[in-house]
Amino acid sequence: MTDQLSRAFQALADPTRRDLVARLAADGDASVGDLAAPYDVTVQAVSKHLKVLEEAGLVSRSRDAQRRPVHLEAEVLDLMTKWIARYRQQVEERFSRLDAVLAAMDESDDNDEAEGAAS
Amino acid sequence: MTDQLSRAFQALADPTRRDLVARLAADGDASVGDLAAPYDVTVQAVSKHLKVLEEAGLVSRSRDAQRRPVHLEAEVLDLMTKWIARYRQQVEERFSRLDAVLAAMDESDDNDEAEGAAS
DNA sequence: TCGTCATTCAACCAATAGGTTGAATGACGA
DNA sequence: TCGTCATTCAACCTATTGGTTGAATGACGA
Repeated sequence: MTDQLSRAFQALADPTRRDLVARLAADGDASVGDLAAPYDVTVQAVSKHLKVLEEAGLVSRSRDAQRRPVHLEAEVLDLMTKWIARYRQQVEERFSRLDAVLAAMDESDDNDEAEGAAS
Repeated sequence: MTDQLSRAFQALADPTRRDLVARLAADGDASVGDLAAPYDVTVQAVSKHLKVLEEAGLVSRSRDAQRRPVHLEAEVLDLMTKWIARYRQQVEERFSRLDAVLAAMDESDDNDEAEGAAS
Protein backbone atom coordinates (compact mmCIF):
# COMPACT_ATOMS: atom_id res chain seq x y z
CA MET A 1 0.00 0.00 0.00
CA THR A 2 2.88 2.35 -0.69
CA ASP A 3 1.94 3.67 -4.14
CA GLN A 4 0.00 6.87 -4.66
CA LEU A 5 -3.12 5.28 -6.08
CA SER A 6 -3.40 2.84 -3.17
CA ARG A 7 -2.99 5.66 -0.68
CA ALA A 8 -5.61 7.74 -2.52
CA PHE A 9 -8.22 4.97 -2.60
CA GLN A 10 -7.42 4.10 1.01
CA ALA A 11 -7.86 7.76 1.96
CA LEU A 12 -11.33 7.97 0.40
CA ALA A 13 -12.40 4.66 1.97
CA ASP A 14 -13.25 6.52 5.18
CA PRO A 15 -16.57 8.43 5.35
CA THR A 16 -15.14 11.17 7.57
CA ARG A 17 -12.29 11.76 5.11
CA ARG A 18 -14.71 11.78 2.16
CA ASP A 19 -16.77 14.36 4.01
CA LEU A 20 -13.67 16.47 4.61
CA VAL A 21 -12.95 16.38 0.87
CA ALA A 22 -16.58 17.26 0.12
CA ARG A 23 -16.49 20.27 2.44
CA LEU A 24 -13.16 21.49 1.10
CA ALA A 25 -14.55 21.22 -2.43
CA ALA A 26 -17.70 23.14 -1.49
CA ASP A 27 -16.30 25.78 0.84
CA GLY A 28 -12.64 26.09 -0.12
CA ASP A 29 -9.65 26.11 2.23
CA ALA A 30 -10.29 25.72 5.95
CA SER A 31 -8.37 25.37 9.21
CA VAL A 32 -8.02 22.09 11.08
CA GLY A 33 -10.18 23.39 13.92
CA ASP A 34 -12.99 24.49 11.62
CA LEU A 35 -12.83 21.19 9.77
CA ALA A 36 -12.94 19.22 13.03
CA ALA A 37 -15.86 21.12 14.57
CA PRO A 38 -18.82 19.19 13.06
CA TYR A 39 -17.52 15.73 13.97
CA ASP A 40 -17.96 13.82 17.18
CA VAL A 41 -14.25 13.00 17.50
CA THR A 42 -11.25 14.86 18.91
CA VAL A 43 -9.37 17.41 16.84
CA GLN A 44 -6.35 15.09 17.01
CA ALA A 45 -8.30 12.39 15.21
CA VAL A 46 -9.23 14.84 12.45
CA SER A 47 -5.61 15.98 12.27
CA LYS A 48 -4.69 12.33 11.64
CA HIS A 49 -7.33 12.06 8.91
CA LEU A 50 -5.89 15.16 7.27
CA LYS A 51 -2.43 13.63 7.44
CA VAL A 52 -3.72 10.58 5.58
CA LEU A 53 -5.29 12.83 2.93
CA GLU A 54 -2.06 14.81 2.68
CA GLU A 55 0.12 11.71 2.26
CA ALA A 56 -2.25 10.61 -0.48
CA GLY A 57 -1.66 13.96 -2.20
CA LEU A 58 -5.34 14.89 -1.90
CA VAL A 59 -4.76 17.97 0.23
CA SER A 60 -1.89 20.33 0.98
CA ARG A 61 -1.29 22.69 3.87
CA SER A 62 0.14 26.18 4.05
CA ARG A 63 0.58 28.48 7.01
CA ASP A 64 -1.45 31.48 8.14
CA ALA A 65 -0.29 32.63 11.60
CA GLN A 66 -1.18 29.80 14.02
CA ARG A 67 -3.45 28.17 11.49
CA ARG A 68 -2.54 25.57 8.87
CA PRO A 69 -5.17 26.09 6.16
CA VAL A 70 -6.01 22.85 4.36
CA HIS A 71 -6.30 23.02 0.58
CA LEU A 72 -7.90 20.41 -1.68
CA GLU A 73 -5.68 19.26 -4.57
CA ALA A 74 -7.69 18.03 -7.56
CA GLU A 75 -4.89 16.25 -9.43
CA VAL A 76 -5.03 12.98 -7.54
CA LEU A 77 -8.80 12.95 -7.92
CA ASP A 78 -8.13 13.06 -11.67
CA LEU A 79 -5.64 10.20 -11.35
CA MET A 80 -8.30 8.09 -9.66
CA THR A 81 -11.03 8.80 -12.19
CA LYS A 82 -8.60 8.00 -14.98
CA TRP A 83 -7.73 4.65 -13.44
CA ILE A 84 -11.39 3.72 -13.07
CA ALA A 85 -12.42 5.08 -16.46
CA ARG A 86 -9.73 3.03 -18.16
CA TYR A 87 -11.09 -0.29 -16.96
CA ARG A 88 -14.66 0.85 -17.24
CA GLN A 89 -13.90 1.51 -20.90
CA GLN A 90 -12.17 -1.85 -21.39
CA VAL A 91 -15.32 -3.57 -20.19
CA GLU A 92 -17.34 -1.69 -22.78
CA GLU A 93 -14.84 -2.48 -25.52
CA ARG A 94 -14.98 -6.15 -24.66
CA PHE A 95 -18.74 -6.01 -24.94
CA SER A 96 -18.42 -4.37 -28.34
CA ARG A 97 -16.08 -7.08 -29.55
CA LEU A 98 -18.44 -9.71 -28.14
CA ASP A 99 -21.29 -8.08 -30.02
CA ALA A 100 -19.15 -8.13 -33.17
CA VAL A 101 -18.38 -11.82 -32.68
CA LEU A 102 -22.04 -12.60 -32.12
CA ALA A 103 -22.93 -10.61 -35.20
CA ALA A 104 -20.27 -12.51 -37.19
CA MET A 105 -21.68 -15.78 -35.91
CA ASP A 106 -25.16 -14.76 -37.01
CA GLU A 107 -23.78 -13.90 -40.42
CA SER A 108 -21.91 -17.20 -40.52
CA ASP A 109 -25.15 -18.98 -39.61
CA ASP A 110 -26.85 -17.17 -42.48
CA ASN A 111 -24.02 -18.26 -44.79
CA ASP A 112 -24.25 -21.84 -43.59
CA GLU A 113 -27.97 -21.78 -44.16
CA ALA A 114 -27.44 -20.24 -47.57
CA GLU A 115 -24.77 -22.79 -48.45
CA GLY A 116 -26.98 -25.56 -47.13
CA ALA A 117 -29.82 -24.26 -49.24
CA ALA A 118 -27.50 -23.99 -52.28
CA SER A 119 -26.15 -27.54 -52.10
CA MET B 1 -16.90 1.60 6.81
CA THR B 2 -20.21 -0.15 6.21
CA ASP B 3 -21.53 1.83 3.26
CA GLN B 4 -21.06 0.78 -0.35
CA LEU B 5 -18.78 3.63 -1.37
CA SER B 6 -16.44 3.03 1.56
CA ARG B 7 -16.26 -0.67 0.77
CA ALA B 8 -15.59 0.10 -2.91
CA PHE B 9 -12.75 2.56 -2.22
CA GLN B 10 -11.36 0.21 0.39
CA ALA B 11 -11.47 -2.65 -2.13
CA LEU B 12 -9.48 -0.70 -4.72
CA ALA B 13 -6.92 0.44 -2.14
CA ASP B 14 -5.08 -2.88 -2.55
CA PRO B 15 -2.78 -3.30 -5.61
CA THR B 16 -3.56 -7.00 -5.95
CA ARG B 17 -7.29 -6.28 -5.99
CA ARG B 18 -6.82 -3.46 -8.50
CA ASP B 19 -4.89 -5.89 -10.69
CA LEU B 20 -7.69 -8.44 -10.40
CA VAL B 21 -10.15 -5.78 -11.58
CA ALA B 22 -7.80 -4.81 -14.41
CA ARG B 23 -7.48 -8.40 -15.60
CA LEU B 24 -11.22 -9.04 -15.38
CA ALA B 25 -11.79 -5.87 -17.41
CA ALA B 26 -9.26 -6.92 -20.04
CA ASP B 27 -9.93 -10.64 -20.28
CA GLY B 28 -13.48 -11.07 -19.04
CA ASP B 29 -14.76 -13.64 -16.54
CA ALA B 30 -12.26 -16.01 -14.96
CA SER B 31 -12.09 -18.74 -12.32
CA VAL B 32 -10.54 -18.20 -8.89
CA GLY B 33 -7.69 -20.55 -9.73
CA ASP B 34 -6.85 -18.77 -12.98
CA LEU B 35 -7.01 -15.41 -11.25
CA ALA B 36 -4.75 -16.60 -8.43
CA ALA B 37 -2.08 -18.15 -10.69
CA PRO B 38 0.08 -15.07 -11.42
CA TYR B 39 0.41 -13.97 -7.80
CA ASP B 40 2.92 -15.09 -5.22
CA VAL B 41 0.26 -15.80 -2.59
CA THR B 42 -1.99 -18.76 -1.82
CA VAL B 43 -5.25 -19.28 -3.64
CA GLN B 44 -7.00 -18.77 -0.29
CA ALA B 45 -5.60 -15.26 -0.08
CA VAL B 46 -6.91 -14.47 -3.56
CA SER B 47 -10.27 -15.97 -2.61
CA LYS B 48 -10.36 -13.51 0.30
CA HIS B 49 -9.52 -10.62 -2.03
CA LEU B 50 -12.36 -11.66 -4.30
CA LYS B 51 -14.70 -11.76 -1.32
CA VAL B 52 -13.76 -8.16 -0.53
CA LEU B 53 -14.44 -7.15 -4.15
CA GLU B 54 -17.73 -9.04 -4.08
CA GLU B 55 -18.89 -7.40 -0.84
CA ALA B 56 -18.06 -4.04 -2.44
CA GLY B 57 -20.30 -4.98 -5.36
CA LEU B 58 -17.40 -4.80 -7.80
CA VAL B 59 -17.60 -8.44 -8.86
CA SER B 60 -20.22 -11.18 -8.83
CA ARG B 61 -19.87 -14.92 -9.03
CA SER B 62 -21.90 -17.59 -10.77
CA ARG B 63 -21.37 -21.32 -10.99
CA ASP B 64 -19.94 -23.48 -13.75
CA ALA B 65 -19.45 -27.06 -12.51
CA GLN B 66 -16.73 -26.91 -9.83
CA ARG B 67 -15.70 -23.43 -10.88
CA ARG B 68 -17.09 -20.11 -9.62
CA PRO B 69 -16.46 -17.71 -12.51
CA VAL B 70 -15.80 -14.18 -11.33
CA HIS B 71 -17.52 -11.39 -13.24
CA LEU B 72 -16.67 -7.68 -13.10
CA GLU B 73 -19.63 -5.40 -12.37
CA ALA B 74 -19.19 -1.90 -13.78
CA GLU B 75 -21.97 -0.16 -11.85
CA VAL B 76 -20.02 0.48 -8.67
CA LEU B 77 -17.11 1.80 -10.74
CA ASP B 78 -19.58 4.33 -12.10
CA LEU B 79 -20.70 5.19 -8.58
CA MET B 80 -17.11 5.93 -7.63
CA THR B 81 -16.35 8.09 -10.67
CA LYS B 82 -19.56 10.02 -10.05
CA TRP B 83 -18.59 10.70 -6.45
CA ILE B 84 -15.18 11.98 -7.46
CA ALA B 85 -16.42 13.93 -10.48
CA ARG B 86 -18.94 15.76 -8.32
CA TYR B 87 -16.34 17.26 -6.02
CA ARG B 88 -13.86 17.72 -8.82
CA GLN B 89 -16.52 19.83 -10.49
CA GLN B 90 -17.29 21.80 -7.35
CA VAL B 91 -13.63 22.80 -7.15
CA GLU B 92 -13.79 24.11 -10.70
CA GLU B 93 -17.01 25.98 -10.04
CA ARG B 94 -15.50 27.64 -7.02
CA PHE B 95 -12.57 28.74 -9.16
CA SER B 96 -15.00 30.16 -11.72
CA ARG B 97 -16.80 32.15 -9.05
CA LEU B 98 -13.47 33.34 -7.70
CA ASP B 99 -12.48 34.44 -11.21
CA ALA B 100 -15.81 36.26 -11.51
CA VAL B 101 -15.20 38.04 -8.21
CA LEU B 102 -11.70 39.00 -9.24
CA ALA B 103 -13.02 40.24 -12.60
CA ALA B 104 -15.67 42.28 -10.79
CA MET B 105 -12.99 43.76 -8.55
CA ASP B 106 -10.94 44.70 -11.61
CA GLU B 107 -14.00 46.31 -13.16
CA SER B 108 -14.67 48.15 -9.93
CA ASP B 109 -11.07 49.40 -9.96
CA ASP B 110 -11.56 50.59 -13.54
CA ASN B 111 -14.74 52.42 -12.51
CA ASP B 112 -12.97 54.05 -9.60
CA GLU B 113 -10.21 55.17 -11.90
CA ALA B 114 -12.73 56.40 -14.47
CA GLU B 115 -14.69 58.28 -11.81
CA GLY B 116 -11.48 59.72 -10.46
CA ALA B 117 -10.53 60.85 -13.96
CA ALA B 118 -14.00 62.34 -14.55
CA SER B 119 -14.12 64.42 -11.38
C1' DT C 1 -19.87 -44.72 -4.70
C1' DC C 2 -15.01 -42.98 -4.54
C1' DG C 3 -11.27 -40.17 -5.63
C1' DT C 4 -10.19 -35.73 -7.31
C1' DC C 5 -10.39 -30.98 -8.39
C1' DA C 6 -11.86 -26.04 -7.24
C1' DT C 7 -13.17 -23.35 -3.76
C1' DT C 8 -14.17 -21.83 0.84
C1' DC C 9 -14.12 -22.00 5.97
C1' DA C 10 -11.59 -21.71 10.44
C1' DA C 11 -8.07 -20.54 13.39
C1' DC C 12 -4.19 -18.16 13.92
C1' DC C 13 -0.48 -14.26 13.43
C1' DA C 14 1.82 -9.70 12.62
C1' DA C 15 1.01 -5.20 10.99
C1' DT C 16 -1.99 -1.28 10.34
C1' DA C 17 -6.00 1.87 11.22
C1' DG C 18 -8.79 4.80 13.87
C1' DG C 19 -9.59 6.34 18.11
C1' DT C 20 -8.28 8.13 22.86
C1' DT C 21 -5.54 11.18 26.46
C1' DG C 22 -1.69 14.00 27.68
C1' DA C 23 2.37 16.57 26.52
C1' DA C 24 5.06 19.39 23.18
C1' DT C 25 5.52 22.88 19.64
C1' DG C 26 5.01 27.29 17.58
C1' DA C 27 3.02 31.85 16.57
C1' DC C 28 0.43 35.61 18.36
C1' DG C 29 -1.19 39.47 21.35
C1' DA C 30 -0.80 41.90 25.88
C1' DT D 1 8.41 37.76 28.12
C1' DC D 2 4.10 35.19 29.31
C1' DG D 3 -0.22 33.21 28.63
C1' DT D 4 -3.06 31.50 25.06
C1' DC D 5 -4.67 29.48 20.93
C1' DA D 6 -4.08 26.04 16.97
C1' DT D 7 -1.91 22.15 15.80
C1' DT D 8 0.90 18.08 16.10
C1' DC D 9 3.54 14.37 18.46
C1' DA D 10 3.70 10.23 21.46
C1' DA D 11 2.02 6.39 23.70
C1' DC D 12 -1.48 3.44 24.16
C1' DC D 13 -5.80 0.44 23.08
C1' DT D 14 -8.93 -2.34 20.21
C1' DA D 15 -10.59 -3.87 15.76
C1' DT D 16 -9.49 -4.92 11.13
C1' DT D 17 -6.49 -6.45 7.32
C1' DG D 18 -3.75 -9.46 4.59
C1' DG D 19 -1.43 -13.31 4.93
C1' DT D 20 -0.60 -18.28 6.41
C1' DT D 21 -1.81 -23.58 7.11
C1' DG D 22 -5.07 -27.26 7.51
C1' DA D 23 -9.66 -29.05 7.19
C1' DA D 24 -14.33 -29.02 5.08
C1' DT D 25 -17.48 -28.59 1.22
C1' DG D 26 -19.35 -29.59 -3.15
C1' DA D 27 -19.55 -31.09 -7.99
C1' DC D 28 -17.63 -34.00 -11.38
C1' DG D 29 -15.95 -38.22 -13.84
C1' DA D 30 -14.67 -43.22 -13.50
